[in-house]
Amino acid sequence: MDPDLPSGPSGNPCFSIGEFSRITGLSLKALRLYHEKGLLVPSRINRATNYRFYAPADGERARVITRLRDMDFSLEDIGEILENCRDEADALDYLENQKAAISAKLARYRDIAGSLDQIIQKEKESQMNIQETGFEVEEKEVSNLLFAGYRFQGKYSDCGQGFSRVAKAMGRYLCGKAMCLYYDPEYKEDGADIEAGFPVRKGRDAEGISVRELKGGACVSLIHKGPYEEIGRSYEKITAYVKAKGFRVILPSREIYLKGPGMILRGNPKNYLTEIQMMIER
Amino acid sequence: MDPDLPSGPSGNPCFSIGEFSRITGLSLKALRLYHEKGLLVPSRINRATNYRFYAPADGERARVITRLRDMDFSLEDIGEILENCRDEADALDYLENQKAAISAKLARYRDIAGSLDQIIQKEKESQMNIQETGFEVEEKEVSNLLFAGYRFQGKYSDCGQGFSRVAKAMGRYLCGKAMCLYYDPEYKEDGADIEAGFPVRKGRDAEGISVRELKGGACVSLIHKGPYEEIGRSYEKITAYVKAKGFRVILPSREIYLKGPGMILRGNPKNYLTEIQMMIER
DNA sequence: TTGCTCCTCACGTCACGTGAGGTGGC
DNA sequence: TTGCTCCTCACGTCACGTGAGGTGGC
Repeated sequence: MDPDLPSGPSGNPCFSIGEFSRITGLSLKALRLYHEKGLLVPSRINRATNYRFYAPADGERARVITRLRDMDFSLEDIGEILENCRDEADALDYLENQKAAISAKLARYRDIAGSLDQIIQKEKESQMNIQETGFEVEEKEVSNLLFAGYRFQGKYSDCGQGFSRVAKAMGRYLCGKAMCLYYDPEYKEDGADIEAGFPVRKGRDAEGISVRELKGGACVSLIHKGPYEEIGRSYEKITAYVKAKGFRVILPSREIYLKGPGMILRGNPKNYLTEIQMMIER
Repeated sequence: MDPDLPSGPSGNPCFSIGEFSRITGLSLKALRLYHEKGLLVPSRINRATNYRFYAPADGERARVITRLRDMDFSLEDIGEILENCRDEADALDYLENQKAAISAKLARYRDIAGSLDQIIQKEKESQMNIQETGFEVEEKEVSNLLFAGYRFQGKYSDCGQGFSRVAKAMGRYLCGKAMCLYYDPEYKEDGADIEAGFPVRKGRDAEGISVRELKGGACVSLIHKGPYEEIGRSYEKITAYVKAKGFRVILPSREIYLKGPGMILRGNPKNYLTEIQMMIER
């Protein structure tokens, strides 16, 4: 009998690479690779044909490799562990390093998942708002609103810094779209009295930021569609409406940035949506 | 003036690849790759030298790419998003798919981190135990212990199934090393009356598993070092001690598997540690 | 002329997957 | 002879990193 051939049903069993692949769940290519890397050398090799034959004992080693690979160890690490460690105590360094590596990835993916969730949710909320309106002036009631704002003198384009300041200070208490309050009775290009901020769930005054409840009530509202530079037209429209109806406006007026540049993409300014709200007394 | 060269301080600014790399934080190689893939084509290329020149507007696109890459999007996805999406609303499908992919990775890494923690902690506990003993018989007190066990008639090697049965049923309530209780007064190779199980934090009887408190008290203890097949020698030693002292033994006796084959590696049976405890009345 | 920056190949990474082309045993 | 299994290259993946070897502007 050729000693390089697998033994028959009477001898001790020996598996071809195909059989061993089915037993271990490792692919043919993986088995050949592990052989080449010296991780899992078949217990017998036919010199003439280079056929690989695996003994049951190789199965034990294969399971160890599989378990380590399932825990995301590199083949290099696996090779070292198989060579140097009889024990899990021997492998403690490897295990702890791996734990640290995995924890780092975990933290990263948690961050990413958080960002994605935030963006997705924001987007879904916006889609609601868009359907509600026909871009005409309307009268409505708004409820009270806890607001965190940073007030300054300047122009509209300075709001960005105000937003990031408030966002940084309030963090996870933010619960709505960015808003601005305009305290001037007339339109001002520069040196306007503006408060930039966000609705919040809770929070306290801090570093120039004021947190308090904005009173709700009756208001006239108009959603401006298009780039911010063209918002003047919408102000004309809403002001004309207020005058025609003889309402008295209560300052500050509000701008709510329903849709602007996104967290990733800038978007098309033609599609930006800004709601103008003027609180009124009838 | 050559229109292919960057404009001087008076014209609109234009950056060499090195400058643009410093501005964006993207490596030279990355910038060249993004160019090749069409993700970020420099706004001007000198035909004679193939030097790349980037305009400030390219910086905006670079930031978008960076943000997407930070969220682990593939370059292929990034290319598609840049091409098809002006808006985050347009990219919603991509974002949700990515969220799903990230969540899957998160779940996997959480599992791995859990396994690693478990193995590491187990190993550290074992190291404590090892130092405590000189492998001699000693008398000590043990406290009460909530135990979940599966009782059967058979031989020692059948315990494995008992352990996995109990482990499966009790899951995260397990809180200690595998144990066996031996109810026979004398040693039996086969048909022994054995209960295999684990200490638990809490739990109820279920599917052949009994959960109850084992009474603590005085006992004699011996840690057996070596393969289980040789445990007979340690039994002789501890029995001789008990007889010499005239203690009465209260059945069942206990075996605690301080160190055996690990979750990954089989370990060296010569280093296995098994504690034998016999409860006594003095 | 010397540094510095830029260019284009080309190979390496990591753990395999996927053919191509050929052989051996039933 | 026909299928099936096995073999050895060799190339592809993914997002770059790292030279090698050469050019262009100050």
